[in-house]
Amino acid sequence: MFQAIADPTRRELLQLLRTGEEFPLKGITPHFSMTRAAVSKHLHILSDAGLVHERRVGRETRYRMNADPLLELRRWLAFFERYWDNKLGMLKMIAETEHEAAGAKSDQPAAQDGK
Amino acid sequence: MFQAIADPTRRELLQLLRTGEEFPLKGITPHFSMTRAAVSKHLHILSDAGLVHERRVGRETRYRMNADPLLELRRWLAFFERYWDNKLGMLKMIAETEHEAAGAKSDQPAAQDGK
DNA sequence: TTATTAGGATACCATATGGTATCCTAAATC
DNA sequence: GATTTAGGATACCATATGGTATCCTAATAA
Repeated sequence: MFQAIADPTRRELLQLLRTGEEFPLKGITPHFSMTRAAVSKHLHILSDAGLVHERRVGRETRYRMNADPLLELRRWLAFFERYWDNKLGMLKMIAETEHEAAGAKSDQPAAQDGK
Repeated sequence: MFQAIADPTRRELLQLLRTGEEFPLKGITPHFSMTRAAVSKHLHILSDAGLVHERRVGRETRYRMNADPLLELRRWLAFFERYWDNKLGMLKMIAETEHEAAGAKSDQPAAQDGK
C-alpha cells in the first residue's frame, strides 16, 4: 500500500477517482500522457493494494476508489502526531479512539523536544 | 517523501527515531540485518526527504527524526477523509483550513453502480 | 457474420532501487 | 606518530519499476 501511493501517477489516479465515481479505463487514460496499457498497469497495482475496485461491464472495465486501506496510513501517521500537535492534537485523539477510545483532548507538551 | 516512506526498512528507522532521540549510525545498525552502509543509505534517503537530520559529532554521525515533511502526507490523506469520516470529519476541516477545498458531504453518486 | 474496439497479456527495454564489498578519510586512542 | 574505528564514496550486482509495442480476446455495431 505504501508502495502503491509512492508513485505520483498513482496518486493522481486516486485524486481523479476520489469522488467515488466509477470510470472506465478509456475515460481515465486521456488524463495522462502515457499509453492505456501503462495506466492499466498502475490501476492494477492500486487494485492489488485494495485502493481501487475493478468491475467488468460489457467489454469495458470500470474503476472505483476504495479508500479503506488508507486507514493503515493514517494509523501509521498517528505515531508521529506528537511532533506537530498542540493545535492539531485532535488527530492523536482520533488514533487513540481506534485503540482504546480515550477521550482526552489534552495537547502534548512534546517532552524531550529540546532541539 | 512518499518514496522515502514506501520502504519498510525506512519506516522502521523512523519508528526507531520517533522518540526524537538522537542516534549514531553505529547504534542504529544492529537493529537491522544489513550492513552499516545499507542503513546509512536509507538514512540518507530519509535525510534527502527531510525526515531525519544528520549531525556530525566527532567522527560519528547522529541522526534525529524530523516529522515535519509528514505534514504533506497528512494533507494528502485529508482528501480522502470523506470516505470514513462523519465521526472523524474534523480531519477534513483541517484540510480545508490548509487550502480551501470544497467540502461537500454528499455521498457516492453510484449512478451506474448496477453491481 | 464481419468489422470495430476496450482492454488484458506478453515481451521487451531503460532506469531506479536495495544491497554488498572495497577503499578512503578523519577522529580517537595508544 | 601509529593504530584503531566511524562512517562516507564508489563500484558493482540483482531485481523491481515504469513504460512502450505487439498481439490476443471478447463484446458491440454494422
